[in-house]
Amino acid sequence: MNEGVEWALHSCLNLTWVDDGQAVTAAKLAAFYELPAAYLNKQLQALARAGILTSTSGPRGGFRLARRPEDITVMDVVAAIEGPEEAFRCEEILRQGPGGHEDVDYRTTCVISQSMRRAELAWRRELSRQTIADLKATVESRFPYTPDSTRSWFANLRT
Amino acid sequence: MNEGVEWALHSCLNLTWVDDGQAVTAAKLAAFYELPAAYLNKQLQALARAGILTSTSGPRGGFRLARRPEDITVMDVVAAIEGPEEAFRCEEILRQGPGGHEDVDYRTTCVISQSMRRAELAWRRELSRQTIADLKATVESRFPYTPDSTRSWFANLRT
DNA sequence: ATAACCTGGATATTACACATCCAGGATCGC
DNA sequence: GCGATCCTGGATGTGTAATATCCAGGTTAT
Repeated sequence: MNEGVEWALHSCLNLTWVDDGQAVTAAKLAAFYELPAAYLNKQLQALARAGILTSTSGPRGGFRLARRPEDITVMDVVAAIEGPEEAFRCEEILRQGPGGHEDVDYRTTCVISQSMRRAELAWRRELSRQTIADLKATVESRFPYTPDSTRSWFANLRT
Repeated sequence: MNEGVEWALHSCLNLTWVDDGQAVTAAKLAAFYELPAAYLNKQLQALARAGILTSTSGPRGGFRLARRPEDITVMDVVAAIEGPEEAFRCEEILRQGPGGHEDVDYRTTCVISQSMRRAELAWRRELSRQTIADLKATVESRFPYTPDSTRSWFANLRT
């Protein structure tokens, strides 16, 4: 699994704590965790293309959440970074076996493929259950100071 | 996810259909799907180390299931091939952030890490539910001829 | 004794994740 | 208008892990 998933989720969470309507540049989001700015920017672009963030060009530009945290699931973020492919990709080796047919789609026919897909669906379902708002609420209940300290960190940052 | 998982599961299933007590060589198991024999052999060794297969040296040697198909879960096979690592490995970027502590284990503390782990547990639980015997039964009910044709394919194979 | 077969380490080869860079375009403030 | 800021997207480099092969050594059946 892509490391960018971790970066993206943390960045989304941080964006919930900055002043509303305030855009944050990729450079600042990267500085928060000392991440490579150019590469994090790529991930943020992916989030923007997926409709999770909106981006603004020019001075005072940057990224902000495109929707309310309640309407962004963890699965949305993971899918935006990881792409549409499944973790288990069936290579349809049954086609090479005896009795294999050229024109059969073994990704749907093969019992093993189905079994792996079922597990992956359980994974997706679990990730879809949690929203950014849920994560935010959990963090805030455990670490009440986080919203203030995060907001002020971004406010006081000198690049 | 490792392609070897697919090979290993299909090979385990095939082993349920050969005559009991009959060992099958890595070369034969590979020939069934036209897989690279030397590489499949590596995966079979991993299954043997995990106690899923037993291996026998010498003429008439090869691999066979170490336990009854009912006692081998799909998760067992996946874990043997993939290793113990989780798909999402938390890099603990919180440590690099403001207020990060050297001595905190963020893999257990971080809310995002917990969320990803919860999803992965759902995935594992689903894979643990299915056994090789379940897969075998499903295949046999949908394709009744598979046991016979598989057994005879291995019996008639000339290397 | 010999041939069949697994074992485990060494060694390519290849694909992809990770990372950087740059030219181009949008936007703001002056 | 102009320059500074910042996103966009493509090209490119780098490093590591998955893929794949090979071989020397050990075990066992005939």
